[in-house]
Amino acid sequence: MTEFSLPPIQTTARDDAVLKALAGFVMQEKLEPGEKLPTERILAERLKVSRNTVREALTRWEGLGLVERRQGSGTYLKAAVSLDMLHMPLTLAGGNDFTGLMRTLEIRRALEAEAAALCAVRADKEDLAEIERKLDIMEEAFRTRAGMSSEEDWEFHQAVYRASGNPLFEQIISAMHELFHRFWEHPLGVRDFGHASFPYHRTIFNCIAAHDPEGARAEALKLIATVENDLKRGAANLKLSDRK
Amino acid sequence: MTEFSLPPIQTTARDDAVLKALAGFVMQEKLEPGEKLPTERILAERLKVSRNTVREALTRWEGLGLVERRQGSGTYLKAAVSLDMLHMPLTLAGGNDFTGLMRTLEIRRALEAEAAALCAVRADKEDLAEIERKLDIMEEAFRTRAGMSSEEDWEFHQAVYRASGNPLFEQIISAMHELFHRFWEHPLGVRDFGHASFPYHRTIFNCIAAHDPEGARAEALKLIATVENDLKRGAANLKLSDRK
DNA sequence: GTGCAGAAATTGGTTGGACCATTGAACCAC
DNA sequence: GTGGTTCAATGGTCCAACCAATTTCTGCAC
Repeated sequence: MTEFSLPPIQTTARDDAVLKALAGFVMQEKLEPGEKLPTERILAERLKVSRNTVREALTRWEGLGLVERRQGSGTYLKAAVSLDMLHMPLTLAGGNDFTGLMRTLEIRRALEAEAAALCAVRADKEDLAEIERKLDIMEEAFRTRAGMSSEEDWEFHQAVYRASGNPLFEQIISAMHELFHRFWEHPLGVRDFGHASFPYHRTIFNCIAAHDPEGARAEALKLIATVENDLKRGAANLKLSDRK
Repeated sequence: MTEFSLPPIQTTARDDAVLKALAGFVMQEKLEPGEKLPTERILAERLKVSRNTVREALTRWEGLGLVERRQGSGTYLKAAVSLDMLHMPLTLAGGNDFTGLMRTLEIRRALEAEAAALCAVRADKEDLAEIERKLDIMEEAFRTRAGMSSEEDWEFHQAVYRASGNPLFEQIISAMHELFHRFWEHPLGVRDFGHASFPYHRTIFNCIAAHDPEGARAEALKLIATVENDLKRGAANLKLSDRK
């Protein structure tokens, strides 16, 4: 039985209409992240809708992280918007505990491995140079400070995601990274957190440079495995529990 | 330099306060998806805030897919909510074209492979029985209707995600599935779309049942590869472009 | 002219009240 | 029962005002 495609007719969808118009405006004016949008009052007047409706629409965008509102100042674009964008809001239940952290790490393992493999296939000379540059910086920081630096480490991984040719990898992992920023910054009491992952950065790069996708995938899996072990040690130390 | 955890005092954060209170209410009343929430007017009265504030808060939740509002009827819970949930809204720019579809498929390949591997490690007898049941249904549908059925196929994969022990897999892939529902339903003019992927469902299951994570990962990669090929054929057929 | 404190304008946040549009249940005629 | 009508409940929209944070302007002291 084939299912007919009969979307219900919408007589009232002013919020969406406002957002659509606003997205068109942003594209027309070529507004970029950081720039200021028209004030709510002006939007309401121009679009011939109530300021309330404008606010509901902007609340939607704010929830999606597309826009930031500063009282007394204005509303500012926070990400690139276009008419044909699709939204995929995810909610992690009980994401504050150790279990939630391990779960996001499993997602990261999946994406990290695939991104590394794709990168090995697609990275051109320029991409490789950029990745190696980040790798050198990271290794230098490791030597001088005698330990992993989450900042430089993160830069290296981002370079890999970018060279994968698929911006979704960076988007998804960045979102998770932001969510658990406090965890990555405070290594759970494990003194040499991330130490074991250090050598795999170089091996991953070598596989990418050699255009060996399966090798890159394997090395990425090993790297995440070391992080997982560190986390488990940290959890054992702190007796991190579900309670707040 | 350690960063102190001093959240700025919020004289004005009524939306969040409303949502926090509402989340507490939902947990206290043990409301489940599908059930009805108090009306906006009642919430406004009980929480001592304006109905507009309640509406802005609910608009947030609606944007996150946690709640559904039906005019004239009421507001209904759409997903489980808790006090400690974290939100990760993703926006895919230009997701309507062929490129966007291929990109989400690369994400799916990453997650599918990892979920199958985890499933091979963690699935217990009950999980295995459930997966095999879905597999039998799918194979039966394949025989009787002489072709892949997206519905039964999807059920099989969902069973795998669930048995992976990490609900994030199902969440992320389901969100993508919903976004591209129209694409999966209309196989781009490829007559036997998905046909090539059929045998790999059984091989994936065999690896999972044998608790062979790397085998399951490899078979899952092969399955997605067939889907990718079908999509490429479809794109060649339809000359799908960026234009609407 | 410079620097700075205070006033004024701007802008998002909130309120209360009103009315519209849709839904669903109760009711009624047939 | 069937099919329409009425009516209360509920979300959607609008308006006008005020509050709170921020930015900008103004004018005075130096």
